[in-house]
Amino acid sequence: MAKEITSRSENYSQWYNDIVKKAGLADHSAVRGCMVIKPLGYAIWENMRDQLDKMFKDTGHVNAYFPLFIPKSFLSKEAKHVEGFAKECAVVTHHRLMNDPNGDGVVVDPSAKLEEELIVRPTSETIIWNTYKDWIQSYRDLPLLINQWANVVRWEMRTRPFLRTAEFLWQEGHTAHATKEEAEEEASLIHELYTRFLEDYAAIPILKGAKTPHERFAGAEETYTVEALMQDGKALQAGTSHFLGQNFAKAFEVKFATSDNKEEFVWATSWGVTTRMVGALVMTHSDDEGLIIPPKLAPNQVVIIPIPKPTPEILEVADKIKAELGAKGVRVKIDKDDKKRPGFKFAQHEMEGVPVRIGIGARDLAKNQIEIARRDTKEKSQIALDTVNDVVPKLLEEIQQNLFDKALKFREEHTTHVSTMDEFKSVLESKGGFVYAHWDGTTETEEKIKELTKATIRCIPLDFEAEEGTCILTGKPSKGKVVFAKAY
RNA sequence: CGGGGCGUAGCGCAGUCCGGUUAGCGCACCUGUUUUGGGAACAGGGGGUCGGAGGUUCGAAUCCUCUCGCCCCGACCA
Repeated sequence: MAKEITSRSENYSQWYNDIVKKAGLADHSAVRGCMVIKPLGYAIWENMRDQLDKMFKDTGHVNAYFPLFIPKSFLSKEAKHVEGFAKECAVVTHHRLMNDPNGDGVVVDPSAKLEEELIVRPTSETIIWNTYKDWIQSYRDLPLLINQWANVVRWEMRTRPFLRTAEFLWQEGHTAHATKEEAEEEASLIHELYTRFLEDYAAIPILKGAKTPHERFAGAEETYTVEALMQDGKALQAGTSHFLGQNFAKAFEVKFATSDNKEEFVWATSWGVTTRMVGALVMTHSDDEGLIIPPKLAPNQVVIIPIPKPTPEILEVADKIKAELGAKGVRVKIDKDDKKRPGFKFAQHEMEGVPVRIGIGARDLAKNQIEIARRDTKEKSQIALDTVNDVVPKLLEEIQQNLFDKALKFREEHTTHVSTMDEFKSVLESKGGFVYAHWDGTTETEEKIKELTKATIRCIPLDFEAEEGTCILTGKPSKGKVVFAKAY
């Protein structure tokens, strides 16, 4: 049973790697830092993508696509932006190969050097704002609410499947507005939308807040973040929404005429979530037996296993269940493999995180019943065949809710308020999690605390409560607690 | 870029210190038989330029030199 997965208590990182590998989410590829996303991992991403895409469109956004390559000169137009990304860019310098004059293989043709190097996009603000310059003339062109589904490359030094890869998939929204207020509202709207998605679909409880100036996106005036807590007590930033002010509009000279014919710079936002969410999903819900996928994002919500093997009688019942549940929108797979034995299949589907398993054998059919098992609690029961259509949808809802409740309870148990540095350190060392503490508001203190404890300020919580106190490091006055944690 | 580790069958490894039959083992794979309600058993079978290039030697997976790649821990980051 689960004989190939390292337990969480033994080695959490190894456990995560084992799940990714054994459940078939992703493989290491031949390219350093880049993974191959396998069908199960990709199917989960597709479900995330489809749901988010619907939510974006329901709030008035449309999709478009911009180039993979960004001219080098574009990147340097916004000073902070280039500073943030310069160290991790892949650069295209040539456009042709030639046969190696010294032997076999090919080499870069030196005569094919590009006049201006191209950067493989680490994010698309620059190429998009360069384009928006041509699209926006008047207040009538605003707001511009565009999203793009794409891949980006950030040349990270250390990578981990889904959590940090050199190339990753994401969506990036880039909006342009006539007023500051409207842009700020947009950034908040998306922040709320991400929270809703992560909580309602991924069953991941979210701590909402704003980043400190130090942790802000390069080129943003305000960064809103959705922070999740993993089972090892470390925080994971699951998505961000930025209010960009007029920084990019000024860098790319994007101006518009107001209704009273004045020329003004456009206000901007950008926001994104990535394949990292798949990693967050794994680390939030899964256990030592393998993956657990919340029903709403599970590629297969129910798997039917004929016991011991598919027979015409069993398949007839299975097909009927699949059709009827399918009509109710439930995704059902019948495992028709006649080479593998039931025990193997049970273990396999548990590893792959299918929320509900139905077992049907001759013994069950004789009694007009089936066996039903839920992945989250591993409870099994027998139910009458004619109740399946009612029981399964309810059970899926129950599992979805249970996963969220369990994760929320874990987060609550791992959320602590402290008032001294000693308390702060001891909480971080003993159980980790989110730690609320007073901070004097300076970047200097923030960095010093990180140096001493490895913990960073995850956010200034949105429900920030005014509370007089003193900074745990410097003793200077503070107006309220911020949230610290060790993070991925 | 610093510290550590590893490259031997699809995967996981032993063998390397101390050179010497035809390079082994487990899983996986193929064939057959018996099985089948929680990862089946037995029998037979296929699969290797031992990461690469030089060198030492009668003889190299093993020793020497160079080189390439990957993983883990740190600094950077969604």
